[in-house]
Amino acid sequence: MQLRNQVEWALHCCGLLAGLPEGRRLSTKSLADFHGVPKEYLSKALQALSTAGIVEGSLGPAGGYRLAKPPSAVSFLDIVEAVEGRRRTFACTEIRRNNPCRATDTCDMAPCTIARVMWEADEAWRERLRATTLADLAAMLGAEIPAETLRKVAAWVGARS
Amino acid sequence: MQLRNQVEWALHCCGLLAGLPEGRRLSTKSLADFHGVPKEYLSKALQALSTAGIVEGSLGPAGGYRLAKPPSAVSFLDIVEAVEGRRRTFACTEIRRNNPCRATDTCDMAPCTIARVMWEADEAWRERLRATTLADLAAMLGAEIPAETLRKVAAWVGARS
DNA sequence: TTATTGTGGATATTTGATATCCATAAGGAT
DNA sequence: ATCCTTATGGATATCAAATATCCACAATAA
Ligand code: SF4
Ligand code: SF4
Repeated sequence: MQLRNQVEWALHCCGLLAGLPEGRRLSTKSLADFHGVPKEYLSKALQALSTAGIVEGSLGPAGGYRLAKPPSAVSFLDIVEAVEGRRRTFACTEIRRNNPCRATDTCDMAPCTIARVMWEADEAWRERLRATTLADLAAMLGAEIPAETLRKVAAWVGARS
Repeated sequence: MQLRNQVEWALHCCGLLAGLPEGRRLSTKSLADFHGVPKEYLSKALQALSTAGIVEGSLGPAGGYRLAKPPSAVSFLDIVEAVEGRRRTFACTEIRRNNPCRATDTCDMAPCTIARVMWEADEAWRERLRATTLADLAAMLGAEIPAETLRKVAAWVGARS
């Protein structure tokens, strides 16, 4: 039960895009170089973010990606769901249908207790991810990363956007 | 990002075992028949539960599994972790190490903000699963399942344990 | 003795994650 | 106009994990 590695990449890319000066963009190649991940595969994650309306891409030289919304309007959950999908972690295959003791005519029963508990746990997970936005992330990163590093990142981004 | 189907099977089996009369056991074959799942594969899940100390098996005819603890001492989380493992859903591959702007000598940094948020979400998920035990499940099932069905299940179990 | 059961190892099969490649259209620079 | 760079999306290869089966073995009750 593990999230795709694309989720980690997508979160990092969004974190970087959130700090981008107004009007600037970063290309897939730049984002891949910065994080040391394969460009072609990262591209799939960025396309998923684009489809979900979290980032928007533009073509041509000087093209690339930028956030489609203000950082405070993009939650971790938005990003995770865009890349990972919205399926629940607990898949109910209705094995109770095979139960030899069940009445055969009770067809459309409500989801059973077991499934409900598992789905509530999923919802608790999502609720936590909904609670943190890219704006929150930027604030935390600003407090944790050495000023020296932040300066170098800004310079690097400035040169490639 | 999906839990193994063994998780669903294990939860159902534990639910059934929780209602077992004192001293009785159910074999892998019976549990597989009841739920309509492959016996050999279900066996792996039961072995995981046994290793985790949640159920205990005994050999020979009239052998089989029973709970190793009172139902109130077994949480959903215990069962899920026994079958699925304890890895976190978010695997941090430390891609920040590839960041061209990072100081090369900052080696043992704390887990970054992104990883912390993801892990807190995992913890919220686990917390919810820790909060419900097999005793809770039994109470809920008793309230939801028709008395007629409960009676038939008891008869079926009685005949095979 | 015999039939039944859990345990655990080996292994096959299927699915999904990971990764690469290429064709295409669009935009900016010259 | 031309050329280079870019995002988009389809096709496909590669690899790991989930799913499933089979068998050898020891323990145990009848
Ligand atoms: S009893 Fe619940 S968890 Fe099990 S198969 Fe039915 S709905 Fe799913
Ligand atoms: S920045 Fe955080 S999530 Fe990303 S690789 Fe480092 S520890 Fe992991």
